[in-house]
Amino acid sequence: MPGSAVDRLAAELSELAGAPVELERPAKAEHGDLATSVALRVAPVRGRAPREVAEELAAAAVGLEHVERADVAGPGFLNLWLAGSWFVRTLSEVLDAGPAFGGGFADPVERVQVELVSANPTGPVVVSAARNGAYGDSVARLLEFAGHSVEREYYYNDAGRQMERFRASVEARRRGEEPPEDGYHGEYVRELARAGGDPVPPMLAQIERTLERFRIRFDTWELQSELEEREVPAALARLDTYERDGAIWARTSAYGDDKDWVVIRSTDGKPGYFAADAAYMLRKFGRGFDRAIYVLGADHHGYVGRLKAISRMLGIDPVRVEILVYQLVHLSVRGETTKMSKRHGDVVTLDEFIDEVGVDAARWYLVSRGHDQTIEIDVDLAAERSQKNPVYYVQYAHARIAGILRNAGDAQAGRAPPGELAPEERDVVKRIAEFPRVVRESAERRAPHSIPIYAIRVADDFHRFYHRHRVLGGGESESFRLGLCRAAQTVIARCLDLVGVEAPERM
RNA sequence: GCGCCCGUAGCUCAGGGGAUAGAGCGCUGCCCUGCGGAGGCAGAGGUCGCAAGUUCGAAUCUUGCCGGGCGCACCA
Repeated sequence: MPGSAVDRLAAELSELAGAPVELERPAKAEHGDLATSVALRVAPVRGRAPREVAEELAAAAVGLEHVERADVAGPGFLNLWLAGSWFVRTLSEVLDAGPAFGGGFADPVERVQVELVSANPTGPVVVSAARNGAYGDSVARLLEFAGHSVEREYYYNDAGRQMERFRASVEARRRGEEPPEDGYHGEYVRELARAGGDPVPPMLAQIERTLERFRIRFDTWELQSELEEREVPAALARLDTYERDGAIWARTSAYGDDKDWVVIRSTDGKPGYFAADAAYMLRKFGRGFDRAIYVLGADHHGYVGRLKAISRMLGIDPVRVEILVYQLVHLSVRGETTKMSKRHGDVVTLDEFIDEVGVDAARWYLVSRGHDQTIEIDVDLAAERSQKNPVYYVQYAHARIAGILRNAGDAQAGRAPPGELAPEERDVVKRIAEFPRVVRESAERRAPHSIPIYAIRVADDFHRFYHRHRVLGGGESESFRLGLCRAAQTVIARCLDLVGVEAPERM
């Protein structure tokens, strides 16, 4: 039977209830191990009293294999107490699956391209782009874990006006002059000036180094200039266009966007950025991807309608073009919120941020908040109190377990407890049993922030269990508890990996 | 003006129709003869921006208003 232990139970109950049952973990222990409110939802439709429906379902539920007790509470909640057999079986599933536990749920399996960061190489990676990377890479990791085939791509423009300004700024420094007013003034411009040659390749190389340090590896790097030469003409032929005021326009307003866009400029007769966007999309799907994911900051959210319109115009199903928008990041340093602008050199770069707080904390902070949320990170706090960061709390749980397993030597991790499980043991098993659902929802919703939040709960439950019960030297419970430790470690390690954070054996 | 995102504890944030709204930090206390104290336990702290609506039930869904962020180029 497919699905997790919780899913299977929910499916069995759905059968009994004649309606889809969602099982939740109640906030209070007296409400059982799992609970559902189906009766409340179903009763009005059937013209019956909720409690009555719940009572019937309770009577049927106790006949199920792993259900020990079923109570009706409140207006019609059904509270379930699980039998010891459920815990044994659940723990066995985790241990048997090992690192694969909770993954492989993609259906159908797709070839997915995730395009992320894609900052033009006019300067070092700044923290808002880092959120793009942390978010996009975690989405990519979730999709990979789900079983999809994923490629990460970095797309950049090496020939636009921004790049001209950038090169001009470097040239100015080489002549010993100040860069133009609208140019780039950062210290890195001086360094590039000293090196000689086109500053773009070294800048790009630096970006790649920074992102690798941030644990993001790209499969492909796409240049807009090459795209324009090779593929813009073909794309133009496929667009729905018209001429006006000496320019060629795309009729995007007829394809869901709120305005039309210039494809060929009247000023110089050259294709504009829109033409490159269209050519780029054709290229993505020409390479055989089932789905193209764009990761964009809120400052580019105006692209959404435009990209969707392009897909319709090109005859590409818009659902295959997925645009993920994340909100911006503010850093506060010494109580002051920094404004990030590459042109004035008054920036906090990703490298500086990593130097300050470490890669693990940097990735954790950037991905543990909902992507729809504008976030503010207090750099001093993150750095100074790094010991108290949630990321270390979770890593500590992992390292602690690693320590126990090291000390365990040849002792075998088992699955069956000698008797009744203690409440803290039940809590750990119930928590890790939630993982498949958490990770699936996180992947489907493109919401990786729920992974670190869940990981904190696992660490919580484990620390509580550890504090209350001995593992090694725990007598006849030792084997079962070692199994519990290994299962918890497996889940924590996976959570950390999904957000690009290391799972240390020692701290 | 139009569009997108957001207003939840002092601060940073979870919570995607259900029970008495949660966590971390900060604040008050308590717990080390033992596997890692980077730990555990307890407490104080809330008109979930405001107002209507839908619902048996709303922080959650709808609408309006208020407040904040970001977009609305023949720029990239």
